[in-house]
Amino acid sequence: MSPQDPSRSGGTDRPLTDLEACVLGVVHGRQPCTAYAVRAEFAASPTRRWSGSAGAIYPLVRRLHAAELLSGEQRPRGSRTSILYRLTEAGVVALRGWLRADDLVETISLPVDPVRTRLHFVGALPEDDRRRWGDAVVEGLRAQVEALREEWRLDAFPTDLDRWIARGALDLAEARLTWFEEVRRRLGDSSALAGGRGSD
Amino acid sequence: MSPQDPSRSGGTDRPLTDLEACVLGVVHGRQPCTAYAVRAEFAASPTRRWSGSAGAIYPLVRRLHAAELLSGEQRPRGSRTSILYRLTEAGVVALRGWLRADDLVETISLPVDPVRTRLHFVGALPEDDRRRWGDAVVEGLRAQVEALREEWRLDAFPTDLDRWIARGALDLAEARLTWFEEVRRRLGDSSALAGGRGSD
DNA sequence: GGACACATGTAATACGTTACATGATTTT
DNA sequence: AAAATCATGTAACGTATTACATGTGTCC
Repeated sequence: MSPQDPSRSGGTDRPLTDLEACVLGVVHGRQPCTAYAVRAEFAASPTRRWSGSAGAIYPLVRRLHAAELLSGEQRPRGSRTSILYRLTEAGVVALRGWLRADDLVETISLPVDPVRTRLHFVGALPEDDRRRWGDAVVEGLRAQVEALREEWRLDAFPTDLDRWIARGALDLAEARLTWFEEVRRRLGDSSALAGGRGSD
Repeated sequence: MSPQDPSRSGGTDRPLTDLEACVLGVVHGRQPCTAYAVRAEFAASPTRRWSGSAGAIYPLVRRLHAAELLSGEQRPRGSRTSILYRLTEAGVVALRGWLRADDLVETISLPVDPVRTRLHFVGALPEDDRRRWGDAVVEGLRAQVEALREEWRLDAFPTDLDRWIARGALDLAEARLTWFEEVRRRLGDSSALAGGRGSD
């Protein structure tokens, strides 16, 4: 049964994709809300996983609506109509199913770190480029940590949950910075980089 | 000019995608090597970013070959032929260009953490499910850290670079575990979760 | 010589991105 | 009323995934 099959009605189907689940989650958090609001929230997200592009969100929301995981309330808006979405019971069930997946492998999986990925291949750079790259990355990571610390200091979080999430981001960023500062110190030694294998 | 346009010959084109760059990087590290070897390395990677599926790698390698970023040496193998690839000069240039990208935004960007993503929406779970989920995640993260620590302890890394990369993965995993243990302690309080907004 | 892993692909499918198009509302 | 911004979409495109098909070498 294809994902956009409108005959799907229950929560007994294939599990949600991450994007579907996140859309359901966002709607759940701000219902009633429009597809545009979901889009805006994705666009505002600091991570670059999804762009929240129109071509992804509008069709996806329509699909979730057709699958009756979302209910829509028409709201006239000139010649066009806006739709205010809410989660249906099936939508809540589906979202919960995604959250407490029996298989946690994907949830637990080690986050992909673009710095670590690139580090695998840094042996392909000449020594001075390597050092320059390391300096630039350290600088970028420091700025990132600084920004997250400032956000933390201001403590303008609507809920405790938001604060915990921000804390997690900050802790991760700090750990990465500390680690990479150590690595950078050694980026000059060619001896260690001969192989250049691995792909993350 | 489309990515598989065989007329592309230099390194002056659009920047490489991450997958393209990683393929070049792997070939660079083990050249000469076959598409299958690249595939195997992706499949062996602990992260789940790419599956290294045949349908992705074989066409991609052919594209890189057509673009003359890879050179191929035919090797008869029964009725089929195997191709041993190497990086061309243009391939090295392209790989280096990807590594020391002028725009580090993507490199620096905060790693996507599936745990953090799910935490955004955990308010949609009833309280006891929430606690159960938290316990399961902590258990999973502990096992992950344990495995990485063991790998670290054995210290069976071909190069220093491999060791640093493993250290980075371990540090990240430990930071995530420490953070989430703290979070889990509070997953019982409903007060904090009322909003349930955010999308990572 | 059958089973099994190694190795090389192709076809169908799904979906996220970019780029474009257009309507509605607010600002100046 | 022109410009900018908010809002709702569509079309073309590329490409990663799954599932399948098939050849090749090795091990018992």
